[in-house]
Amino acid sequence: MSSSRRDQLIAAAADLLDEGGPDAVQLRKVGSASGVSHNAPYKHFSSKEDLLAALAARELNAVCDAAERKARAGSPLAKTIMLAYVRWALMYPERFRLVSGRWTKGASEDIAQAAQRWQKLLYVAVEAAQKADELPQGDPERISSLILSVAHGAANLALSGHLSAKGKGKAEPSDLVADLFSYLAHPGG
Amino acid sequence: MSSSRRDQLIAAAADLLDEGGPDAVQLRKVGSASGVSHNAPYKHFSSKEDLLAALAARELNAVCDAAERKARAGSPLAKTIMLAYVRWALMYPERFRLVSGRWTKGASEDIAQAAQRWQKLLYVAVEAAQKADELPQGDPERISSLILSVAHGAANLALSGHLSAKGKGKAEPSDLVADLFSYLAHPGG
DNA sequence: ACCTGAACACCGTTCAAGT
DNA sequence: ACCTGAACACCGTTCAAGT
Repeated sequence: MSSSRRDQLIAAAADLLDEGGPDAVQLRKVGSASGVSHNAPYKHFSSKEDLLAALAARELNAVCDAAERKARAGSPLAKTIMLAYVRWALMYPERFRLVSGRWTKGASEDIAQAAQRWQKLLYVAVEAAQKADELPQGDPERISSLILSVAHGAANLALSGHLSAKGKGKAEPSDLVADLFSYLAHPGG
Repeated sequence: MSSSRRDQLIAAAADLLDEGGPDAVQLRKVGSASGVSHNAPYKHFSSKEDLLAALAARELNAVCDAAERKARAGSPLAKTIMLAYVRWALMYPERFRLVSGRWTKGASEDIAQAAQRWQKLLYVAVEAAQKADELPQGDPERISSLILSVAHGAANLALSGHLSAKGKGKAEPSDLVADLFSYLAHPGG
């Protein structure tokens, strides 16, 4: 499964994506970068969108893998996981945008599955933090969504330059995530 | 200034955007919807991106206008402003995505200006809320960024279907914004 | 200054054919 | 099953010319 050629095409697409966004992922270039003709990709993906969806699913699963590895190493902290997430988003802006972009419904079952896996991971970490009294009680899913929203939004704002990067108000996405955990942890601001 | 034809083209672009996203904003259609030829837009905008940038700036300024109108009517509440923002985002997903999308640096001075106006508006509202003890003390800009992040991220997650829409964990973006204000207001969760 | 119609360039996609 | 080369369709953009 997942033939080497298929993986090769996805890897080529990832490189092109990082360099110039989705528009730069031209099937002709994906092909030539993989040593095949410009339309060989159609034997592995039904369309460009299908290729991008496969890439997005791969990326999100990689994020999950990293988080799980960290969790097994003994630090299943929700905060740690989210900080790693925003770090990834800033390191690979285009992949982050792709993963969180719009997907025509049904376009990718894999991506929906990866997203669910990712949410589940955070959910479990939030539950653990609640037991350790590091997060307030209340529906873990709701708190997960709040945390994920901040991480997502902060990364997006930073990437579009809408986060003041200078002066005393300066805040990196990681700072904002940390702020949220701080407010949630110690009441009283 | 802002000739009627120019506005007409932007309006046509907005309609097309709402219907099918940026790819659906085809200059040929923008032209024909405005009763001019397919390349008449080039007399008003240097490129498709320039047209989209003008549209984005118009939209964000409209959001600011609405918020200012509300503020003058006597409710300059940070929370109210943000709830209106997410409502707008869900009502016009494509405009929201466009505004918060990536802009090649220097592509639009107008859009950067509108973004700054928007942030300033929120900043002032946050300061007011702090004085009323409805928000914790601390750098207003930093708190503004946190609030904006949640609104942004929650709207994005909802639009990409990554927000659990069922079960007890169900949360609308407006719920998450309200949650944040609640956590910030009363310590203790 | 604003507009038109023809043309070009590029890229996603399809097709017919090869092994 | 996987690949190739030619061709088509579409759309952003440019050009020469009109008023």
